[in-house]
Amino acid sequence: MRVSDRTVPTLRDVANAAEVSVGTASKVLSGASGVSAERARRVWDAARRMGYRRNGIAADLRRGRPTSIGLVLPDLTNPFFVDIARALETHALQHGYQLILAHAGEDPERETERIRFVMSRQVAGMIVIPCSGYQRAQHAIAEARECHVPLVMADRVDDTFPANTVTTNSRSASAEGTAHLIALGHKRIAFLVNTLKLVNSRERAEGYMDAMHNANLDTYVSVVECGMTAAQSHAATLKILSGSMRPTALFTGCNVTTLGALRAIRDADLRIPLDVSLLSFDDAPWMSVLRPYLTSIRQPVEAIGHAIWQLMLKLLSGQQDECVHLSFTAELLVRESTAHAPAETAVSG
Amino acid sequence: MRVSDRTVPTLRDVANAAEVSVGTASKVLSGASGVSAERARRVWDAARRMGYRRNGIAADLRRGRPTSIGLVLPDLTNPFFVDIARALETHALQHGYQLILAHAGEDPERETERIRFVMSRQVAGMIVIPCSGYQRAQHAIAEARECHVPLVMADRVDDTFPANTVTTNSRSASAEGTAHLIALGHKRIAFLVNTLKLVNSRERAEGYMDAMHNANLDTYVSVVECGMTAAQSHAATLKILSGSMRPTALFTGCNVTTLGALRAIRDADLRIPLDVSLLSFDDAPWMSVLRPYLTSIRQPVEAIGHAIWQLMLKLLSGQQDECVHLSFTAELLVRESTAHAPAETAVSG
DNA sequence: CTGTTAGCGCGTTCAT
DNA sequence: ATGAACGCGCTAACAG
Repeated sequence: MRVSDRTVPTLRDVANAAEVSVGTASKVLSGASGVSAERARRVWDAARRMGYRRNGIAADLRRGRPTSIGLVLPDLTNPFFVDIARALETHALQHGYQLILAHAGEDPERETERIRFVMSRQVAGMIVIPCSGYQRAQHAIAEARECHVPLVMADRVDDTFPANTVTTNSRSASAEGTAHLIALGHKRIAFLVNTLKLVNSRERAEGYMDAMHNANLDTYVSVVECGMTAAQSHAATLKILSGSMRPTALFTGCNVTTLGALRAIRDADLRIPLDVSLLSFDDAPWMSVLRPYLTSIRQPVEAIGHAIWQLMLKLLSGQQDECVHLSFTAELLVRESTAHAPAETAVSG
Repeated sequence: MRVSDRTVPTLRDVANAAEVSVGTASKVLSGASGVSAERARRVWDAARRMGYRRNGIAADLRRGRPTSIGLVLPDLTNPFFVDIARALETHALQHGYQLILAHAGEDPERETERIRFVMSRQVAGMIVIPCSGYQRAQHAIAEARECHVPLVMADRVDDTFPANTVTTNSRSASAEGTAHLIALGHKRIAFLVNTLKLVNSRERAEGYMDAMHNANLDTYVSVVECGMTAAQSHAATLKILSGSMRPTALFTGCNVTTLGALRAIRDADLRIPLDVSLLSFDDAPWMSVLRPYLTSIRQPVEAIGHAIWQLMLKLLSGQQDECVHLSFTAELLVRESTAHAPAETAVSG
């Protein structure tokens, strides 16, 4: 008989040791009232002495009212998602909910797996930022809906999705950013996007095209799909920069893409904004250390996180039946990485 | 009678609908063998039709053998921790374990709360990188030990801690980095550290002092505690750079500190490495886009993640009784942000 | 191969 | 105020 066989003390063990019934012990340890001070003390003592740890799983199971919320994120490397997670966790904790974080790593299969896992944990609600658009996640999402689990989806979804959604108005923000570039005299503006399979990325690309079209610059439109990783974006940008008729401005569709593009610009030995202007959709902490400071489009992360949580609360309390679609406005932060387009002669030289 | 009253189907419901016993249904749905193809198909059909979702919590409870591992992280903003999480999640999934991620946000109280939550979820094991050294987490950690839950601690711990630990040899790496600076002719080297309350930060500071001492530079030793956030590090660095006898080199103790210091250098309009050299303990993806590319000390993240998991596996299978202390060696990556110290006259001028 | 049954640890009636 | 007993959804052990 090994020492490790000594099983962890259960509620019954504590009750026995304190010489009270399990019912009484349960009341004391779950903080309910209606127990004499004397017996309550005995229970606490016994619990502490035996190193009792309440089995939250069993409690949830019995109560049938889970206390945790699942959050499935596509990529922890992206500060935007991390900020969302931080905001949500704070809100959840304040309302007595625990957040179960799951990480899909931009892998659709793993995402499905993670969603199923979270569901199997009997969460009270689920918040999902899908990793490959809802086309792929569709199946797992449908399962969640069938189980009547309150579901909020964010960021990489749009209003047509049959779930509660919280998004950023990517299209108009992107158009505004592009207009800013055009106003500076740029014509050859390339738009770098991770993948057009992602709804929000697609919207950003559309916003770019809207603005180009409005300025009669259709012939200059150049949307380049360059993959989900910084390494891929790096390679793609390198190719763009080395081609003839190099763009005078780059508009990167997200955080990660920006990172890769910057590496390429660095490798190509180009100066920002003298040789090429750069506008980034998505802000990130590290951008502030760059010289020049990057001009970027910032999504209102806190507001988005707050909205997601408020929506979830309503859903949890049953105050909300039909699907709601919330949209937020991103903000263009003009800083130092965008400047007037170089004169044509300078470019060709 | 509201529609939402319709309860989610349970294993028994499925069994009834498929006209088999719960035992049979359980076997089918948990992928066990020993059921005729015909009945198995009936069960699957019924399950699909009714939108059955297995209650993993109840299963774990009954089986008494949990399938999830808790991971408590101090800060998702720091790429180092995120990399660890990614590595661990991959390993865990490959071995049939699910990772429950919890985030302390560098807040000791929340950390305690999160550790308790993870414990209450009856995890098979727990991995924690403490947020304020083990002094503060001590209590929650002790609880974990009392419950005989396999525990691996990493990064911000040392060999004296009564738990399994996986660490980086911060002290020697830091000494090596400092020596590199000294070899370049630097004397006034300031060491910026988040807080000396963190063991690993303290070790890094000690390594710095070791090297300074070996070079008879004791009078130049300057260790500055500047807090956990980039904003605080920014402010501290600004003060250092504006003082008389400005250091010719800065050695930042971690990722976040580096970020703040860079902002300050930018604000002070100083050139790296002409005016000031910069060495960063911890590498990060965004450093590669800087001009100049930062010289840094890189911890072997993958190896560390792998080691943590291997240790956890041994613990889970009961092959490991006493505490193990693993240590890894960090690597100095000399790049462009460290150069020869400017001549004395140039500095004072 | 299949069905029956006894709990896993806990919260919650309902008597007392 | 207190304790006994039931069952949450599921698995495992056993009997057929």
